[in-house]
Amino acid sequence: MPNLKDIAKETGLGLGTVSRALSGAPRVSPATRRKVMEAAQRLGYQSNGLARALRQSQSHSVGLVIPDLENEFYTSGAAILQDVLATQGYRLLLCCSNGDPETDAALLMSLVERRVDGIAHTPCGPDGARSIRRLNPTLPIVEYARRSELDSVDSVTGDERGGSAEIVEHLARLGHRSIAMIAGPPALSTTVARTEGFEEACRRLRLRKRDCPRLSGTYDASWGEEATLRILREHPDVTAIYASSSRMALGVLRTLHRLGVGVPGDMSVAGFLNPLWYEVAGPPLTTYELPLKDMGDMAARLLLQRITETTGDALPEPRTVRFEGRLITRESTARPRTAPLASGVLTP
Amino acid sequence: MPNLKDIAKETGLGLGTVSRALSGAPRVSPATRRKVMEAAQRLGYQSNGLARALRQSQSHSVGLVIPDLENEFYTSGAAILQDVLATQGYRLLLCCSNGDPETDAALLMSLVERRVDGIAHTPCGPDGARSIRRLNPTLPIVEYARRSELDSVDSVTGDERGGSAEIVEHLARLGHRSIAMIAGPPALSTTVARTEGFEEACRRLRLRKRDCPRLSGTYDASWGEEATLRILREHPDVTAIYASSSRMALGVLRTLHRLGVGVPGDMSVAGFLNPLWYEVAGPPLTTYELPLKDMGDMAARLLLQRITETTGDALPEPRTVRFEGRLITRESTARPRTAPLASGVLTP
DNA sequence: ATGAAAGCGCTAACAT
DNA sequence: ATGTTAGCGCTTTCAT
Repeated sequence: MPNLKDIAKETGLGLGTVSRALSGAPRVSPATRRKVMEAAQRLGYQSNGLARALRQSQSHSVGLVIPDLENEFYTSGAAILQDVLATQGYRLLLCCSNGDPETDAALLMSLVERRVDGIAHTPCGPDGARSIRRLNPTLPIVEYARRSELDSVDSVTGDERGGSAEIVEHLARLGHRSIAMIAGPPALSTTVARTEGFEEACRRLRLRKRDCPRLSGTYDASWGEEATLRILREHPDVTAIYASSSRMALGVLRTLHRLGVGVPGDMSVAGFLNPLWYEVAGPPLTTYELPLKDMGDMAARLLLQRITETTGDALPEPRTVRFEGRLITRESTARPRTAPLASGVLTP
Repeated sequence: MPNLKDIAKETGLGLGTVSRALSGAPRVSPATRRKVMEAAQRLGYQSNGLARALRQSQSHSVGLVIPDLENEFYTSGAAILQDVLATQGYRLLLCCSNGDPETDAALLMSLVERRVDGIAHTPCGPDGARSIRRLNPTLPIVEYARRSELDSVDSVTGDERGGSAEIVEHLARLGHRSIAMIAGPPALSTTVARTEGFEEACRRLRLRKRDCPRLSGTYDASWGEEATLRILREHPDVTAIYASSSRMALGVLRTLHRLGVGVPGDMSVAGFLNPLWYEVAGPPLTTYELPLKDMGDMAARLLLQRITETTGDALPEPRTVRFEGRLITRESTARPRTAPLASGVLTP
């Protein structure tokens, strides 16, 4: 591929002049500029971003590491992040950790090696991006959706705690006294917050702890299935299930359908977040919606601010932003059943 | 951040030796290697990928441009692609075109500028990556899911045509004689193939063309809604709707629910592809599933082959791979209703 | 086995 | 307004 030198040769101009002409810098005569542009066009010149990045020591790319590429919680945010960054000329280096802290750390390291100008990160555990903070204390990092224990990073999260509480309150309002929560991995900040919200609400509403079991596992659909079976078997008086992620909600519905347990007739079900399909699920799911678009947008802005700010009079104190969501009530939650579940449900 | 020179100074060795030691090249004494490694560790050295990429003229990154970050058709493939490439040390530069050919072209150009080693691309129109093919006739490109008119690229697609036909056949087997298809934008290869499959099957099964309307629009849920209304209004005898994308299927269900049209009692509905939620939709959707994981895996392999092959004895002829899918019948399709739809459906 | 030096393509500081 | 030059950090000959 042709380079600046080729254009310089072609036009008989100097290297510097060509560079300035192409980059739109001042102090280039219009005639020269036209000549350069024309030559570049003719030769099919494409400037080499790597060389520029090396020289300017900024790559105009930012890394994004998320745990799941097929989950709207992350991809919705990623989509917006991508949009916002693109308008400023930044490209996204996307990586997927599959929820594994080791992979996560390795990916982060590879991003540093590629000299990204900033990183958006959904941590897979309490250590988050600690390893790269050690190497580079000033690289802009924003945590999205989940938080690590790092205190030197910006963060954007949803009000998971409040959302959980609203779900419980809604259920209690309908008359439920025995509500089960299916939770995710205890090492994640989202799990912790959602769990706390659940337990606080239970306490406040004077629901007995033993009537409101909490099962923690993974964020998968399969865990939703297993947990549902356990609830049915070990807590037969539960009348409502709160599945604290959309994947788990899917597993819950699947299992309940399979066993012939009617929703909401025999069992109320609430989810979390609001993927489009909740609206056409059988039945449509009650849930707590988070403004993912706004969250992604905010993450992008925080990152860009840090990247572009003159490092001199910086704003060193990390900013944490929490977004409120809203309860959406649909047909999957109703008054509790009055009779016990048919005893044959678990022995088909 | 520290660089090779710092390590050289620290250890008293030459630049070249340090480089070789770090890169694991031969001809370095074990003692020296140890000393270098140790110094690198101590200084917190992180090699600069940009400089290496510039020097070796390969960036170890590949670009991926897809039209929608919130659609499993693309993200499922992207997830696998990312996995496979990561094992070979390649990073993914992810871009989202939002289905706009201009954005698409601009993004492709920016990837070339970043000197990616290859590109996976879901084109937004017949021109695809033509603009960059002109500049660089040998850059490895694989088209995923959709195809452009370019003949100098590899491609991985699903058997859209056959899938469409299978849907129609299934519906006809149930007794439907008037089936409506909601199609996407006519400029896309997927739309063309799905439409052809539909029309061929109709012809073969001797369904009258005027009984089987085909409405083309966009791939959005909102188009699914609008098309449903039109079908109900303008083709009241239709007893089955084939929504040829999952987004559209969502719109169809939403509208049918809203109008109180029973599925499958009053109207059978079939989708395309098989996002997880189809299984828990109200009701679970009949569809044609494509092996997206395998497709993404194949795309990655084709790309890697082209990237790593010695450009000398290349395999210049482009390869196109088409994957078969399978029909999944669920509760959303049943025998056609026997009585006309309640006339009040559209005037609530 | 190690060191010295050239150069990847670009930008920016300095001359003119 | 334009030309010249010195690197950015690395790999890779080519000497030693």
